[in-house]
Amino acid sequence: MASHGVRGRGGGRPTLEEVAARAGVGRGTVSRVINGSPRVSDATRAAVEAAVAELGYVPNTAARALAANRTDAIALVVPEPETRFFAEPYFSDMLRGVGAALSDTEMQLLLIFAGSDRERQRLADYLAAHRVDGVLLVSVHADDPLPDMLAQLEIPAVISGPRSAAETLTSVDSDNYGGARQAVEHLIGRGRRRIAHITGRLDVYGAQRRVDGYRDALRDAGHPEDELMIEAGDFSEEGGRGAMAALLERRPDLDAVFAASDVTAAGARHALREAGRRIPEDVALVGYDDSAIARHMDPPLTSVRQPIEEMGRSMIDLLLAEVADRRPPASRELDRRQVVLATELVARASS
Amino acid sequence: MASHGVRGRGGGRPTLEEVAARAGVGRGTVSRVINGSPRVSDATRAAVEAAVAELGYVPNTAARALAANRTDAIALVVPEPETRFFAEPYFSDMLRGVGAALSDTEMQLLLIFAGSDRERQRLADYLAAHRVDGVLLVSVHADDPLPDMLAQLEIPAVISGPRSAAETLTSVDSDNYGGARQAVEHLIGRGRRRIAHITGRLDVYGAQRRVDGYRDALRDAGHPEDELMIEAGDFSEEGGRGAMAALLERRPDLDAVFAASDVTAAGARHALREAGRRIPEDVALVGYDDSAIARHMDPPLTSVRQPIEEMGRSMIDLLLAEVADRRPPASRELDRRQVVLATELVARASS
DNA sequence: AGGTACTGTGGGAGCGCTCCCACAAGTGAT
DNA sequence: ATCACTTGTGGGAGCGCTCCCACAGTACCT
Repeated sequence: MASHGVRGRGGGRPTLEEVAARAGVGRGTVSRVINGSPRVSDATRAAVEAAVAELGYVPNTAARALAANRTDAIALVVPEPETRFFAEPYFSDMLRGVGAALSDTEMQLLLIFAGSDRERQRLADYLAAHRVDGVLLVSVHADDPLPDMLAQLEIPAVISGPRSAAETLTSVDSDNYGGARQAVEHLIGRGRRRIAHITGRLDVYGAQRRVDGYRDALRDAGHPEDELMIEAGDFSEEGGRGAMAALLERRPDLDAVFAASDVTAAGARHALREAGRRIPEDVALVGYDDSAIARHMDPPLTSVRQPIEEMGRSMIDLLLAEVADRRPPASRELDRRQVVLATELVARASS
Repeated sequence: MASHGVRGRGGGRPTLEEVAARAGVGRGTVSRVINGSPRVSDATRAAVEAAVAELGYVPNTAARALAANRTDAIALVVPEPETRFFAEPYFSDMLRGVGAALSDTEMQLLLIFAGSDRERQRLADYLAAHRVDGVLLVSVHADDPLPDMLAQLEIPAVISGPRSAAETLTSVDSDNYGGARQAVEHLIGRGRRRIAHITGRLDVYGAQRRVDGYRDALRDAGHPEDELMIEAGDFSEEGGRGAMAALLERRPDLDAVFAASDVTAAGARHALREAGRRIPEDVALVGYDDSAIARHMDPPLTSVRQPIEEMGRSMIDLLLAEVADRRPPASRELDRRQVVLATELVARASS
């Protein structure tokens, strides 16, 4: 019998109070049960659970958030202005991992775009209002002020792809260095001798690490150093095409190329075709990401697979841990965590 | 200065009350100002706005949600269990449109996965708790109970890709029928006479519409009907391959194929290659979606582009309108809206 | 017997808003 | 001058929770 002050509420969903009345206990006890407190007798717990089931009670998140000063939500912030990153399988794979990890919890996932200035401002207000318990950061550039803002607001955050070796935030990354080594060692194993590298955007730490891996793999195999075999790309197809053309000009005798991304490799492939080089007979080609493009390229592209879904999972695990044990930031810095996950080479016909 | 009852709150963010004190007005007045009520004098409004700026006040969403019984959040529900859909550019493009449309509002976007049974259950609880003001539904199958659940809970919802011609929810879709016609008419224009079609999953309404478009385009061009030229696929690469093989067996003289998706076309391409048919010399190939795969295929694939980003935008616009004017469901049914956006053929070397 | 320590429980206070009623002050018709 | 509105404003009540204090009951020491 909906009684006093019914404000057109959607059919009067049951409240904690009603559950308490039904179970013949106090409000506090119901709260303890639904929050899994151990300080409740078994009999009482059973009675409350029965009442919850009978009434179809679902806690009101807003009330809980207001009273407990937490939100049970985390945000995934996508700072990319040009949403290039966004269209890559990278994004959806990570989302899948994040979603899977989250489905074990009560946490909700908010998607926040911070490309434009206005979106940035909105994000800043949003974070200032502490409307999420934690933040997942992907694809952040070295000069982005976001991580510092987060640190200042003391909002737990995990970043995918550390900005540098000195990353202060908890981070999850794939082994860019090792992945590059795998690619180059694979090419060496295939008998290639003059292996070039088209880099990614070098303001991205992971791209730098791939260059390091490329260099070290060659050095360890006793190959002479040759800076002319390295050309800067920017992860784009056009960049790959241009870089490949430059490399062919400088080192027409090259017999293999390791590209910092599959899209870059696709660009390189065009340039190679135009120059009349066959893949893999004349020039072997290896990409990075193992995206759909790699599988559908002609010939199919050998590529380095990152365990992206697993990275998403890891990020959630780390973030939830930080949210849970909310320590003073001082101590937090001591055991900051940098997780690095192994990559895997997927060999195909291009090499 | 922090006085009574400070519960370790994060540095005491200012409240409505504090803004009111600072501006020398009452709480109600501040509330009116921040909610844009017209019933405030200009002088008072200015004073309140100044106080808001000085204090850096940001409203507490939880309190607002609790008091006003709304959440200022909408959910994007992804019901796909196998997240195939998810890896398609389709998803990220739509997300981009949704994000763009949303950035003009105060609404937040929640991403909810409803693949597994557990996720389903969580979603049901979530919706029952009215934790979002509206729901965006993508990639919903004909037998999914979700739309009905939404209707019963009276939660505004917009669906992308109506489940049938009799869709009861507000929907946004691209013109599958027209897109298929464009593809077939393009092939006819190129002088092709024996045009086959590999369908998508026929339990998806859009796939049916593409078949209709294919049929009508041929009929209108005076081509004889030939059911043997149609083979069922399932949007997958493997399905495309198998369907192509079957078609070649039945109609070895076919000279063109319209595939219901780019991925399907990629599968068809493999089968054609294996059969020794050249593309486009022997058989012209047209796909659907204009995904990255189409651009990177060899030869590049002619494909039908859907205005997906625009669809995302439209969905948000429609949903927010429904959220805003919360009418009784009865009247809502009368002017339910079905928006259909035009497609565009992107001609490439495969046809 | 008295103390101390727990365990389980009830319920007051309060989280920061919105809603709405009350009311002061101004405006115009009667 | 009286009444009836309108406009702008203040502040009480209440949204549904969590937190925490108080307290009854039981158990185990001295």
